[in-house]
Amino acid sequence: MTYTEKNDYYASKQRIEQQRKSLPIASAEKRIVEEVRKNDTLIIVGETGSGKSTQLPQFLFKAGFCREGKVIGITQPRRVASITVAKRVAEESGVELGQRVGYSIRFDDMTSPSTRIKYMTDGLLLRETLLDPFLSKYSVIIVDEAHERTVHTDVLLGLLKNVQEARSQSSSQQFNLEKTKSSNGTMLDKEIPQCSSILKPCQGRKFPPLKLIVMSASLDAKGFSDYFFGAKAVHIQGRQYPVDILYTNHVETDFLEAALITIFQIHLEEGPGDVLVFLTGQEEIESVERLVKERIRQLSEDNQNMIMFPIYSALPSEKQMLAFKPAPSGFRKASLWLDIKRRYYNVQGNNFTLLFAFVSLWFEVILATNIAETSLTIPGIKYVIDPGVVKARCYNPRTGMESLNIVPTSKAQALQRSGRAGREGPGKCFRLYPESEFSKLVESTVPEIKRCNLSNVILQLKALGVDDVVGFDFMEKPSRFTSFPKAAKLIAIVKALEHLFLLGALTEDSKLTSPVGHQMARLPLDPIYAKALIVASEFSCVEEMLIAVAMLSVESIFYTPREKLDEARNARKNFSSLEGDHLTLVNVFRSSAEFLEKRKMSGSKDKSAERSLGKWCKDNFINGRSLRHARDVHSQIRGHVEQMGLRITSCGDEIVQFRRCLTASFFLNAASKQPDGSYRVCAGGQIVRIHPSSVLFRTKAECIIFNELVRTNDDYIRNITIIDQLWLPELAPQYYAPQN
DNA sequence: GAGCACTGC
Repeated sequence: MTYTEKNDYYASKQRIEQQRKSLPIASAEKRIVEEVRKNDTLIIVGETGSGKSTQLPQFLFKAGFCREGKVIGITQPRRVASITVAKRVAEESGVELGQRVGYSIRFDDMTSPSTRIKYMTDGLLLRETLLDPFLSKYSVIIVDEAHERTVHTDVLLGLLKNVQEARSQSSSQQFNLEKTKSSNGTMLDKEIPQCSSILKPCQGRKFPPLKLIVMSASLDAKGFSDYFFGAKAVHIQGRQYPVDILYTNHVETDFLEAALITIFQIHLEEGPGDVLVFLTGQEEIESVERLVKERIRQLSEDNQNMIMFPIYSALPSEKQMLAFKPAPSGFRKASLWLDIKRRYYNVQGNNFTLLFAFVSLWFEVILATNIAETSLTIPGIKYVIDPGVVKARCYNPRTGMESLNIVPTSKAQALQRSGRAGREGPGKCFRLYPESEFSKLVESTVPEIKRCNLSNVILQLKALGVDDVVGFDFMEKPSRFTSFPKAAKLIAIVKALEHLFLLGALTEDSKLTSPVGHQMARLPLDPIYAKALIVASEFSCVEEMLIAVAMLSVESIFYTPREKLDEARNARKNFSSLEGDHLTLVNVFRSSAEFLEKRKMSGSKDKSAERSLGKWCKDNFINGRSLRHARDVHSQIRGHVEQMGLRITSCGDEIVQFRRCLTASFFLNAASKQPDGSYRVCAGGQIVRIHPSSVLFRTKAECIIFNELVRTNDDYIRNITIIDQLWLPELAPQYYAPQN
């Protein structure tokens, strides 16, 4: 290191130290460590900006919770959060990322045997419990952002409760060895202490107790505390500036129009600061953008300094980036800004100093979906516009139908949104509904586990040895969306059990089948796709099915911008298969792989080959992000399949084999044509239509199988392949065998 | 001839 480098190093170290000390949690270090020592379970309520996610693991490490090679695990609901927090903590600790501090998420493991503080997604830890049910390498598990109540968080909390119980019993087992007689009369069980009623016996192994810390941002600590036998809750102050909440006088009928008016009201009447508008979806964002642009032109010239940035998850990430302000030192972003200005407003100039002076006079309006509620934090926001609605996924367990509906937000959600205005200074939030309406909102959003298909969750629990899934202690038992709460929970669970039985994962008395059920549980896929892979080995088309399930597991592969509809349609013809969407997807995957292979053969480096694949995607109207994701899934699943000992066979030109395999796998989703051109689902009897995005749209196949059933304007099925009706009784006799 | 909030293994 040179002298200046050293100086820089110490300066930055000092700066980090100062920042750490100024965090609200810093003064509570002693108290919290003490509470963790005293209590096996602790609830920590800390508002945004308290520093709990970065500081607490470091406190515990310092206090010796990693002795004897034990690990502190911290779960996050999102991948990006796991990465960024781990990076920050590694930097604060002055260690290389992946050494003492690391993270592990799907497709990206930055840990090593020396990792002691490990950040990960909650879903990943859930997977880990399958391999190590007692989480033996962890001394502490911290579940962060528990208030978000993702399915993974909820299941994890239930499991952790059991792990804790099992581990504390195991450590005191020499004192309470129960001499119970086993049911079949053998004496063997005598020697093996039962650790827990739910987890498999721990076979005499001893574990130190597991410390559990549940961290939540909301004030709803009581729910968590009750769930964990009255666990103690510690509150930590956040660092949030006051936000003025303003309501309308009347109920607005058109929330888009109301948002539009408010944007201009802020622009013309309020002081400087950027605006964040919460909208329900891409379409609404696009129309507001269009309308604002139209109305800007009617303003006087010196009031036209408004610029808009849409943000939603389907937007390519380089476009998402635009909403983040340029850092004065960041040249790349600055040039980006110049680009935008040139493109949108035809601004000339090369002088960055001038540009920044100029930029600061601009009024930024960010039009965002929910993505800006938790996933992204956009700096510089002073005003929030909250129409009070959100697009939410709903699931009807009776019909198995999913739909997306626009519904009112919860109070917690409204609070979260308004909080976005107070990150850097006092702010204002405009709620586009009267105050009286606010009090009518439900307290918090219905946890995801109550509005999703439970097949996967149930399969995982079964694989962990939880036999009584109905009695499993979920934090809040799935309920409340009908007038018979308990019945609804039961229906959701029974439906899942039934489904898993039909897929052959469970026996009639609800035990995991061997090997099929176990194999299915090991694959990180929808149970029905996992089964399809196993079935494929009987039809010698594992290679094709691997591609199909990988492609079906990701967001839409085809990208169809409205303004280039014809071009996109033509591009898709190159891949289309007359047999249906599954083969079309296989064709896309293979074409991209061939393209990449050619590039590499001609001497391109991996990176430049990947770049040209991006270009290939653009040319072919393929969503590059989705394809990359599918390729990742594909290689991960292929690894699992090989480990399971299945041979990766291809049916080659015998496409009929693959179609028969699809029939044998997705027989529950078969449908036959009605006289009027609609289709009737063989299993449930619903009347559905082929979605216009399918290659089979407008064709008139007699019998088909499909993978998705969604309700939008109509009940649509997507991802469809033509089959022969006679295959159903032949390949799924257990379901379609003729009566007598 | 439709339209899809957000995550995750």
